[in-house]
Amino acid sequence: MEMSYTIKDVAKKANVSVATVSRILNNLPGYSEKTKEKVLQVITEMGYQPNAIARGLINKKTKTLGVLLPAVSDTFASVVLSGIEDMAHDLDYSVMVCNTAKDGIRTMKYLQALREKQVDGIIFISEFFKEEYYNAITAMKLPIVLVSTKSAYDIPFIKVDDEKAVLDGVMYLLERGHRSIGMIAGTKGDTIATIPRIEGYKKALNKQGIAFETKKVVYGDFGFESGIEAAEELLYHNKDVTAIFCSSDEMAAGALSYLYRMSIRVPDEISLVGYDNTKVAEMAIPPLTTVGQPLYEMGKNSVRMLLEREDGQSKSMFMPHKIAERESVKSIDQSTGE
Amino acid sequence: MEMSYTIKDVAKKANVSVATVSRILNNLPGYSEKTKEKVLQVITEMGYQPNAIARGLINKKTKTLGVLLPAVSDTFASVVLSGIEDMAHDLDYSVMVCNTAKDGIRTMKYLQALREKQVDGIIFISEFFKEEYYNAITAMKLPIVLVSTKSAYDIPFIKVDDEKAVLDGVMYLLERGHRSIGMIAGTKGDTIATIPRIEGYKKALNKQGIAFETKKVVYGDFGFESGIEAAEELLYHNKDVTAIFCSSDEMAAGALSYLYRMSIRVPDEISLVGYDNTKVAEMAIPPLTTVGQPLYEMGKNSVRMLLEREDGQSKSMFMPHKIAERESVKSIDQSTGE
DNA sequence: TTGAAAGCGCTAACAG
DNA sequence: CTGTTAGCGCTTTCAA
Repeated sequence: MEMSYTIKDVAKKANVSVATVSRILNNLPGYSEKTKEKVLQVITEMGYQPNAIARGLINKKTKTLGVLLPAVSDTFASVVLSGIEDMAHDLDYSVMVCNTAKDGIRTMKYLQALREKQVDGIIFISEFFKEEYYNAITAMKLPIVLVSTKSAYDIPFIKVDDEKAVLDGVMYLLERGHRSIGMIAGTKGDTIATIPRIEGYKKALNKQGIAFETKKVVYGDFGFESGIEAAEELLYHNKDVTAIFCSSDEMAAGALSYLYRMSIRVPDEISLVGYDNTKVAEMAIPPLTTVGQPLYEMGKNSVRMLLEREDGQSKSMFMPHKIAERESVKSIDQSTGE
Repeated sequence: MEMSYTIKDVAKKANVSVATVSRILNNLPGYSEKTKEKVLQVITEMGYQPNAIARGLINKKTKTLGVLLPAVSDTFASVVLSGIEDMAHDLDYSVMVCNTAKDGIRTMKYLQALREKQVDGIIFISEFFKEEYYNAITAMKLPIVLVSTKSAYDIPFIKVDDEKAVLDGVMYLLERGHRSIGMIAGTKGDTIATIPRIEGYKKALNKQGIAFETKKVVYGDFGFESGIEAAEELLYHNKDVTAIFCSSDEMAAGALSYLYRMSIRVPDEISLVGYDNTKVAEMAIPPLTTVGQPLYEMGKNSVRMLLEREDGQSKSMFMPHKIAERESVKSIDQSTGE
C-alpha cells in the first residue's frame, strides 16, 4: 500500500521548507504571495491532505467531540444527536458516538476510549450521571456538558425545566375540564426525569384543588412497550380517568396502542398528552398533543456551550418547552361532569 | 492546565525504559513478570492513559471508523447505526458519524475530514453513491462498504434483495385475495431503492396474471409526509384498490394517517404493508405488517466486512428479508370478489 | 520572507 | 530481559 503524500513531499516539490508549507496551510503570516501560490498549486496537484493525527499530537486538539447517549436508535436521543452533529459540522468538528446501552460499564469504557483518543470535549445525553463518571471526567480534565439531565456536581447542563413543563402540560388538561388525570411517569425513582415531573403533576392538581392520589401515577421506562403496560395498569386501578399525561411520546404511543386494542377512543373517551414532541407524536393516530422539548436546538446549543466556553465553566441553561397541540385531547364539558 | 502523564513519566517512575513500558502496554514479549507488575502498578498509581493520537501516528491505524448517513434521526439509518456502533465497540473501534443531510457537498467535505483524521474505514449508508465519492475514496485508498445501497463500482455492499423482497410482500397480498394493489414507491427514478422494488411489484402481479398499471404506482421520498400525499394521490386515481404496498414504514404510517383522516378503516377497507420493519411499524395503529430488513444485523455485518477483509476486497452480501406479520392486512374473500 | 531543528507521545528496530 | 534511538507528520521557536 503506497503512502500518501506528506508535508515534506509538498515542500520538496515546491522548493520551500516544510515550515513555509505549514504556515500557508495554517494561514499564518510569513511568506510572499508568490510562494503561497506556488505551494497551493503543488498541493492541489499532488492532492495532498494534511494528517490531522500528526497535527493533533502537537496541538493537543483533535477537533472531535465524544457523545455518550443511551441508544442512538431511540427517537429522543437521535434528534439531539442530529443537532449536535449539525453544529459540530458547522464548527469543523467531528463527533464520535458512544452508545452506552444503559449500562455503566460500557460508559466507563467509552470514557476511557474518548480520553485516549484525545477528544476535545464530551456531551452526555439524558442518562443519570454517576459519581464514577464524574471522577473519571474530572481526572481527564475534559470539558463536558450534560443534555437533558443534570448532576449533583458543578457541571453545566442544558435541559428544559421538567417540573414546569409537566405542570403546564397537566394544566392544559385541567383547563379543558379534566378532573381525573392519570400519569404515566418514567423510571421509578429517577431523580432527574421522573421525580420532578411528578412534582409538576402534583402542583398542577394542587392549583386546582384536586387531591393527589398515588394510584394515579404508574411507572414505565420511557419506551413504547412500557407505555402499553402502564396504561393497562393505570386503567385497571382507575376506571374514572378522562386523561393521561405521559412522560414520553413513546409511552404515549404505547398507551394509544393499548387503548386502541381495548376499543377506547382517543380523545373521545380518554385524552392523552405526551412529552418530547418527537416524530412519533406527529405520526401517531390520532396525532399526539405533547409537551415539546427543543431537542434539536438543545443538541446544537450543547456543542456551542462546550466549545465557546472561553475559560471557566460555561453556565447551564434551561430551554423553553412548548405545548404542541394536536388531536389527542378533548375538552370536556364541566357542567355535565363528563 | 497541567499535563497528563506520558509514557516517559511512567518509565521514569518505574525505573525502566519507555520501550519496556510500551512492550507491556502492547502485550509484546520481552520483560520479566516482576517488571511487568511494577510497571502496571505505577500505571494505575499515576492513572496513566496512553495517547492514541501518538500511537496512531506510528501505526497508521486510528481504530476509528467513519459512517456516512442521510439523517441520524431517521429510524431506518439509526437502527443500522446502532448495529454498527455495537459491533465497533466489540472490536474496540470508535465511530464517527457524519450526517450527509442529503446533500453531496457535505458528503465531500466529510470524506475529506475523515481522511485527514485517518479513519481506518468508511461505511456508507443508504444514499446514492456518486462517482465523485468513488473518486475521492479511491484516492484515499480506504476500505469502504455500502449498506443498503450499491454502486456501479467494485465496492462491497450489504443489502437485501429489494426486488425479491417486494415480490414477496406483494405476493403476500395477492395470496390473501387482493387483486387491485397500489404501490407507494420511493423517490422517482432511484435506481437502487425504487426501480428494483417496482420491478418486484410488477413481477408479483405478473405471476398472478394481473396487468400492471402505471397509475397504480405513486412516488414519495420514504418519509412520513410523503406517505400522506402519496396515499391521497393514489386513492384519488384508483378508487378500487384494496391494498397498498409501501416502500418504507414511514410512508406506510403516512398512508395510515391519511386513511384515518378519511375514515377509511385499515385493514377492513384497505390493507397496508410497509417496508423495513422499524419501530414505527410496531407502534402504528394498527400495527403494520411489513417486509423486514435486518437493519441492525446489517449494521453489525458492515463493520465486520470492513475490518475482517484480510487483504483483497471482501465480498458483497445479500441479507434475508422477512415478512413481519401484524394487523394491517386482511384476507379478502375471493368468491364474493370483495 | 524563509529555513533548520526541536519536539508532540509513542513504537519498533537494533544493540546489548 | 532491557535500553537507546530513530522516526511517524506536523507545528513552532529561533536565527538568518
